[in-house]
Amino acid sequence: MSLLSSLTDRFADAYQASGLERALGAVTVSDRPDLAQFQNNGALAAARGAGRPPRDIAADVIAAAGDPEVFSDLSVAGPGFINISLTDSYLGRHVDRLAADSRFGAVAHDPDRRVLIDFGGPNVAKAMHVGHLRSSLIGDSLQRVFRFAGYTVLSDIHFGDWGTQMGQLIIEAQLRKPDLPYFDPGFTGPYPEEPPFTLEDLQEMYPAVAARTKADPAEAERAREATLELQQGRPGYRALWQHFWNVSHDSQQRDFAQLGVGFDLWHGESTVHDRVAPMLERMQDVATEDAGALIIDVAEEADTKEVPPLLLTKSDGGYLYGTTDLATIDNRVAMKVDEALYVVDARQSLHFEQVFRAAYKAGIASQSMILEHVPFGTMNGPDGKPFKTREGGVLRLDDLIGLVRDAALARLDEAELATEYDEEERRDIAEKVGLAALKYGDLSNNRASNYVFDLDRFTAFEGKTGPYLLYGAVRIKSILRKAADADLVPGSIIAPTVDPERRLMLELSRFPEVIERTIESRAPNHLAEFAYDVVTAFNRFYEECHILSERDAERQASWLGLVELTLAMVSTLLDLLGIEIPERM
RNA sequence: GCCCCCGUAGCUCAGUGGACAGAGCAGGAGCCUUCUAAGCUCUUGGUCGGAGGUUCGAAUCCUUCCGGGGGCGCCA
Repeated sequence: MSLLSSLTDRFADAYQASGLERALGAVTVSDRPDLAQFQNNGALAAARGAGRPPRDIAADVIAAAGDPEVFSDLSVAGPGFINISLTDSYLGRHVDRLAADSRFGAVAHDPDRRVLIDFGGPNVAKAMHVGHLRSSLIGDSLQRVFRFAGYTVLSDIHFGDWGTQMGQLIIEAQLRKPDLPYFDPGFTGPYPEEPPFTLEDLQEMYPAVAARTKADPAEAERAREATLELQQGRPGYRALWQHFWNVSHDSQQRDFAQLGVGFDLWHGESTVHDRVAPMLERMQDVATEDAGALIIDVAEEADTKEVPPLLLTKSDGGYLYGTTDLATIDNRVAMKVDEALYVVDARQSLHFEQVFRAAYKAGIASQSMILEHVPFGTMNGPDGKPFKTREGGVLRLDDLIGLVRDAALARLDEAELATEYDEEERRDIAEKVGLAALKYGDLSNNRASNYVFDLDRFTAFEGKTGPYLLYGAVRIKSILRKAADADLVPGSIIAPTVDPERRLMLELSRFPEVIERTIESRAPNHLAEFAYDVVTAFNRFYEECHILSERDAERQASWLGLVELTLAMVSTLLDLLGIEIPERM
């Protein structure tokens, strides 16, 4: 059980004993660490209802809660705050118990609750670029946290493989290689097994055709028709599409693997194509026709803004991404998903509002199913505008990863670090340090804000960064290795005697609340912030308490136990952020 | 025009209705014969965009204005 919840229970009892609401007992970490470790503000909130001065109430609560085994100090401060500090022996016992718990006191959530996390969302034929980074990193961290907390998690990449860009690619392919059998309606197959285009071809074809259809309405019309024919099942187009899909899939799987991000499901828009027609059939009562298109009105009376209807089919009968999104919800219902989180750019919030409303209104999703958009801001360059390379192009994800790895390697050289390790290990360290810099830089930001991706700042490895955390973790590993070499064995954790030790223990005790908060707000930056706090608290302890030369054997064993616990927690936190720790650096 | 997000130290950002608003970077001063100095200690720096309001108490909730970004039916 978490330290805060057990303290809160004690105070809830005390309020109840004074004839007041249990909810007043909420204990939080103190805002004034110079005065106390924890605080309770219930007396202030209770004063009005009880018609008594808050300080009087606080005094009663203190009298009821007092326990010299637990509290070294309980006192009223200011207008009626209750300041709370623990005895060292109670704190030591609590931390010793944490060390035995794989969840470090965090609550175990219901494994029967199925949470689907939709993120990544790359498109066929488009190289992954920095724009996919935030969705991938935030989504990956969330799937790790939800899983850690005990939920059954399904992560779904939601491949963009069924929209207008597919028709565009088809007409571009025809322009470049008109003799391929895919375009011949009379061809009876079988179609070639070898893909007619490489990944490099596709990545060059897409921007070319995108520009052409934008400039030329006749070309756009051809692309639209090709899209429709693809969706309606024209065999040659389907076969060609499958090649595009395979080539893109292989490349993107490599990109995600490099990033350390994995998915349970590689579903895409096309996955649910066969569900669309029956779904639209079921929606007849709520859908209406408008200018040849099928729409569903999702405006509600309580709306303060204009919510336009969701377009279900285009006037030519083609499907839009709202259509496939709705069919995807239908599919997720069939998969018995209780909660679906969409980690997608904030600019799509209106779209998701429309889709979710349509799903509820049409009865595709029951009211009890949670459909939630988890939006994030854009990643900008140092100029405050969406990130571009120096040449003005979009930076590819694998180039970005190469960039941070090279920066990490350069830093190793410059600081003459890790010089005694072989080339392979140095490269591995640089890879991990670079990814840690990249991921921590992203995840430590509040989800909702736009943030500035500044390569210079990312590759500066001082301060509140991924590399600082790795360095701290590596030093911890090093102590434990040296201790093992000297046959020193970690023992049970006893009462702290010095302040950095005490503060480290208090910091470690915050873990359960941080996990809860991360889950509730779907925001990994809380984890990032806490990981930094723990490592900093450890570094202070490390400076003051020289573990390997400690003469008191019991104290030394306890310190080693504390070091071991810290490493376990930091490893867990970094893992939840998707960051790997090297053995040494 | 309507709606959403953001505005906090020179810069980049945290911040759960509570006490004196916090970090990192940058600036200044120190600490390596001992467990990795990518570290640690101290320090300078703020009318929380402005104005009203609710509250015992507001960076946080409400109203309004200003500034920045974004969205608003046949792209995704």
